Order: sequence, then structure tokens, then C-alpha cells
Amino acid sequence: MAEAKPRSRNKAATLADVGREAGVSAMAASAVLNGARSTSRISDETRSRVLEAAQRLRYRPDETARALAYRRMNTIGIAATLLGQEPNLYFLEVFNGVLQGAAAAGQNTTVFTLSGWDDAAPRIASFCDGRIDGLILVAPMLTEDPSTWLSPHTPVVSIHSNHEIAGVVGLASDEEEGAFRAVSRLIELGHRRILHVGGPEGSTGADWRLEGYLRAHQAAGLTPPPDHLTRDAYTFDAGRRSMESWLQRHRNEELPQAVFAGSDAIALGCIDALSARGLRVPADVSVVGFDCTMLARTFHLSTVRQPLQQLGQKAVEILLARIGARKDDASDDPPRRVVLPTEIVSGTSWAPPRTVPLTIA
Amino acid sequence: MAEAKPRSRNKAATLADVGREAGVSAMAASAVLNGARSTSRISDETRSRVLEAAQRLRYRPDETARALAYRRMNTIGIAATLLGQEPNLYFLEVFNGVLQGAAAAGQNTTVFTLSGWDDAAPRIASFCDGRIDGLILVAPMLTEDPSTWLSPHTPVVSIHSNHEIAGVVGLASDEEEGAFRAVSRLIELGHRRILHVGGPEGSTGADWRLEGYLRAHQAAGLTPPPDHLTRDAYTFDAGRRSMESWLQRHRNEELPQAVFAGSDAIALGCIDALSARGLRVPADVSVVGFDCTMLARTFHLSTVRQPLQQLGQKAVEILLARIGARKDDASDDPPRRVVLPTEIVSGTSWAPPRTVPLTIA
DNA sequence: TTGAAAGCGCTAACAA
DNA sequence: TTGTTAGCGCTTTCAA
Repeated sequence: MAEAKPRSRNKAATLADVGREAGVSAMAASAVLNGARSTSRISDETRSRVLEAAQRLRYRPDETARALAYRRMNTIGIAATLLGQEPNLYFLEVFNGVLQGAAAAGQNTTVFTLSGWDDAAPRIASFCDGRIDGLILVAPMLTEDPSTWLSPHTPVVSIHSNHEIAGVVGLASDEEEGAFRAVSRLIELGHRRILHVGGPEGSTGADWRLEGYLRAHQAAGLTPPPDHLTRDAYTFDAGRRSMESWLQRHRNEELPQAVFAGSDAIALGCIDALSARGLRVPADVSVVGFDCTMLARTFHLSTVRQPLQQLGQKAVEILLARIGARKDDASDDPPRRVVLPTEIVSGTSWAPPRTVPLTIA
Repeated sequence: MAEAKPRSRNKAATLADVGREAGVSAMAASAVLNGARSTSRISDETRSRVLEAAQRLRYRPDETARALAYRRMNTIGIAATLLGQEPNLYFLEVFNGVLQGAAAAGQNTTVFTLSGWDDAAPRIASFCDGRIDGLILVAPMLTEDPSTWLSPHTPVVSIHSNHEIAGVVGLASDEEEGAFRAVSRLIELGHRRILHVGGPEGSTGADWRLEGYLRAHQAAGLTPPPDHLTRDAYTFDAGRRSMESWLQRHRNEELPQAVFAGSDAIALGCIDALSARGLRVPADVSVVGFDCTMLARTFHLSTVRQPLQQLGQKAVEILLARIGARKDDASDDPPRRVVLPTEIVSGTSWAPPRTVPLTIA
């Protein structure tokens, strides 16, 4: 019978094993190895025997079992759409903030990816019991009312949601104000013909940025020139395409003095399209981005900083507070909405306008 | 006694609750709701009653409990260092691949962040029992031998490890060959004075790229000019700094005809430094990057594509195979090392050298 | 076709 | 100071 291997070979040591090895009960082992509050204290004799046995058996606590007994996974979830697309710098920064916040609080983070927000409901619902203690939704573009399928037992925080979700704390940054300040700055610099190459329809963020653009004109007693407004995806390529086709459509008209882009990637795309025509930034045209992602930092773009990492960290903070507060079912109403300020970043892509206007070739 | 709230208010419904509500046993409910293989079949009557009760009670299976009984978390872990630094495009792409692979296989992904590889041992060890079924290590720069603390019960796959790890499948791409081909291409174009602005000491990847640079020269019967080699971090800023200070050190000497950069970010940094001196790429200097991250794709850099997403997907694939195979303890030895090919991407940043060499101002 | 019993590994009451 | 007992919610033999 050469086959007769010990059965336990493939199994990790349990607390019971450790106890047996040390000649004490599993409880004693538990009390020693994991700081149980129930048992007051353990004799030094027992403690050292247990520690030794644990070492010998290479014992590691089974976090799953612990979670089941303890009713706490020490894990938060984060759900976002990012599959199959170009890597999303926006998400990456928020995600980084979440990871930092979670790590600082001793929590793990599990990531749920969605292919889109349409089929999200059942999937998100299935995340919400057992394996995570709370969930962060990044930029959910939800159409139906989530309160029908959200688990009442799992607190949820959303970042940059497209509208309020009942029972969910919404985190956002003040994009309208940021856009307002950026465009106001352009106006102060002397720009009057400011083209807005905006983000996609259906993105609330893009809508707010447009609002800010309009309000800045209004506040200065100006009206944006006609047809100085385009909208497309948030990407570099979309920015380049939008800029180039706009220029073609407006051939022989005056070149805009400045471009207010809906994102950093769009801004760089616009710069690329302008450069391809021999136009210089900022000497001939000023360009302002939005978000202050790594791209903007790298290329010293003038932009509006969204505190993306802080958004992530703050989300964790609020979520953990809610998870902690969940124990007593007195649900002291959390703030419905938290808005963090944005900030102008003055890079090298804006300057006062040319004294002599240019005409589009 | 107005305080007398129902105790169950804050608890999610369990299988037992569903069974009770439906007037059947918890087993029956289990068999209906989760595809249990044990019980052959359930009467339609029972089935519909259970489904109805589950709906009414908004039952959701507790994945933790299920994992405990089932001994499978359906979750893989990924560990990497990325905290506090500039967002890491390299990691992001690998991570994307992992997420895709995991999602395709119905697995969740939990992320463990390390502040560095020095303190990694105990932290990684603690990941490895219970909450994940397998672990992916991204670019582990480990100094001590991990076999002492790696759990024998959790399969591990590493991507771009700095050296082999016993019992761990190592995934990598053929960076040396990629570097060799890129530099050979520069040589074919006619370049002879090729500066290598490499990645950091201690990065095996950076070492391989340097190897490829040297081998390409050797294969062409050439010797790199003296002092045409610098090493620093993988970043844009490091690239710019390295390039600028190299140019200052070599004032009044001949300008290199081409730059082979250790990463895309370095390459863009070099381009920035060159542009700042009025030098044009590729007319005056050709520049080649490495990795083909989003940055390179955006700016049409000539570069060496590492299949980062595939690396992530492949890692999941191998990991899941090992997790599945773990059941029977016949450990049919897995491949120790899997190497994926790299590929030259011909962008707009290289061209034949100038006919008249330039001198560094 | 269904139910009862045992156990996954751990923790928390309570007794000894 | 320690061990006993009873779960956490689910799954899976094994009887009925």
C-alpha cells in the first residue's frame, strides 16, 4: 500500500490541530493566536506552547471562517466599468485613493468590474452579501432606481454618480465651480472666443463643466459665440477629431483664442490637432484641460484639478463609518451628498490672446 | 416598551428563513436556490414555493458561508506595490488583464497593496489562506527566498519577477529580445551613436533591456560609444532629467543620433528635454520607448510592445488551472516559467539619422 | 423527493 | 485560567 499518504497533507493546520499539538483546547489556541476578547488571560506556559505548536504547524487563521463567525470581512468592494477600454486614468486615481484609504484602515479591497451600467443591477446586488462589508460605486451611470435591488445590509457610497441614489451617500467634486473658475480665468486673460470641446452627452460631469463654461460667460456679461460647443467622448482621439473637424467646418473664419476642453485627454488631443496645423499652444491658442490626471501633470497642462485620490480616500472613510455605525440599527442619517472643492492648476498651456487674430486655413 | 423592535430587522434572510417561509427544509431551499449536485431533483411544487419565499425575503446567499463549506472563495488576489506613487500605467494594464481574465472565469479579484517588497513577506503570507484561492504577484522584487513563507496551499503566479521563486510559476515577456530588435532596427536605419537612457538598477527588466541593447550592437559588429548609457527611474521626469544632464555633460560633442529609452515615460521625458533645446524628433534625433503603454499609443511613439494585458490574463489562466489541479495532490509539475513574445511598434518617433551630425550646444 | 445530522474553522457565551 | 457547548450560513452524505 504505497499509496497510503497521510490525508492531512493537503490541508492547512486548523486551530484544533494547533490545540491538539500543544495539548490544549482550540479555544486556548484561539485566544493566544488571535486576540480574543472573551477569555481574560492565558498562562505563559500555555501561551508559549501554543505559539510553538502554531509555528511548527505553520498555522494561519482562515479568514473566511473568521469572517463567518465575526460577521465582518474587513473587505470593501469597488465597482466600476473599465473592461476592454483604454486604461482609464480617472479611475486609476480614484482607485489608488480607495486602496490607500482601505490599507490605512486595515481593510482589503475587492474589485468588481462591470461591462456597462445597464446590466449592473443584478451583478452589483450579488456582490452585496457576505464577502464585502461595504461597496463603493465609481461614476455609476444608472438609469433605473437602484433602491429596489440594493441590499439594505451593505452600505454603499457612490462617487460622481449621475444622479442621487436613495440611501446612498454621494461623493462628488465641484466641477461646475471648477469650470467656472477656469473659463473666468481665460476671460480675465482677455479671451473672448472660447471653444468648448466637451465630454459626452449623458455624463453629468460633462454637463456641469458646460454649465460652468456658460456661467462664466454670463458672469462677465458675455455670450459664447455661436457654434463654439462640441461634445464627444473623453478621450485623446475624440479631442483630436473634434478639434480637427471643427476647424474644417469653420474654415476662413476666425480661429478661437482659447479652448476649454472637457478633460485632459481631450485637451491634449486638441493640442495635437492644432500642432498638426502648425498652430502653437499657448502662443496662438490657449488650451485648458480638466481633471489633472497624470497626463496633465506630465505635460504641464493648465487644468482644473479634481481631488480624485481624496475622493477615493474620503469614500472609504465614509463607508467605514457607515459600516461601523451599522451595528446599532439607529440609522442616524448620513449626509446625502459630500462635495469636495476643485482647484485651478496653472500650467503652460494658457496665455493672453494674440493681439492679431488668426484665420483658420 | 416602545424600544421593542424586531431583532431580525437588521439581519439578511438565511436559507433557514427561506425554508421556514416556504414550509420546507433549508436543504430543499439550498437545492433550489444554489445548484446543489447532491439532491437529485425537487418537485415543481416545492421549487416554486421556495423561489417565491426567496423573492419575498430578498434572499441572497452568503458567499462567505458558502466559501467555508465549499472550500473555494472564487476570488483571486493580486499583490503589487503602487501606493503613493504616480499612477503606474504598467500595473494598470496588467491589472486590467487580470480583471478581464478573472471576470471571464467568474472569479472576483481582491487587491493587496504593498508599500514595498521588503516588508512583503509577512503581509503576503497573511493573504494566503481562506479569502483567496490563488495569488498573482506583479513584478515582485524580492530579496529573501519566499519559499519559507509562501503557503503550500495557495498557488502563486508571478509576473516579471526579478528572479525565479521556488514553486511559483513565473510569467514574463521577452524583453531582451524586444530590446535587441528595437536597437537592431535603429542600427539598420543607419544610427551608430545610440544613447541608452535605461531604467533603474535593481530592475531585472531594465537589465534585460540593456542586454538587448548591447547584443544588438554586438550582432552588428559595433561597440556602443563610451558613456552612452545612463540609468534612473522609469518615469517621465527621470527621463527628462537624465537626458538634459547627459547633454550638459557632453556639451560640444556630437549629438546622439538616437535614444533607446528604458520605458515610454522615459522616452517622452527625453523628447521633452530635446524639444526644450529646439531639437526635433525624429528629424534630429530618433527616440524609441519600451512597454507600449497608453502613453506610447497616444503619442505614436516607436516602442516595444509588451503584451501586458495578455500577461495578466495568462496569469489568471495558469493560476486557475493550478487551483483546479490542487484538488488531487498529484502535483504534476507546472512549467516553471512562461515567456510571451514582445513586438516592435513602429511609431513616428524614429527615422534615418541626419546626414550632417549635430553638435550639442 | 425530502429531511435530519454532521461539519467547514472560528468565536463567544458560560461553566468548571 | 481553562474547557465545554453552541452557533455563524451553507453543503453534503445518508436515511427516511
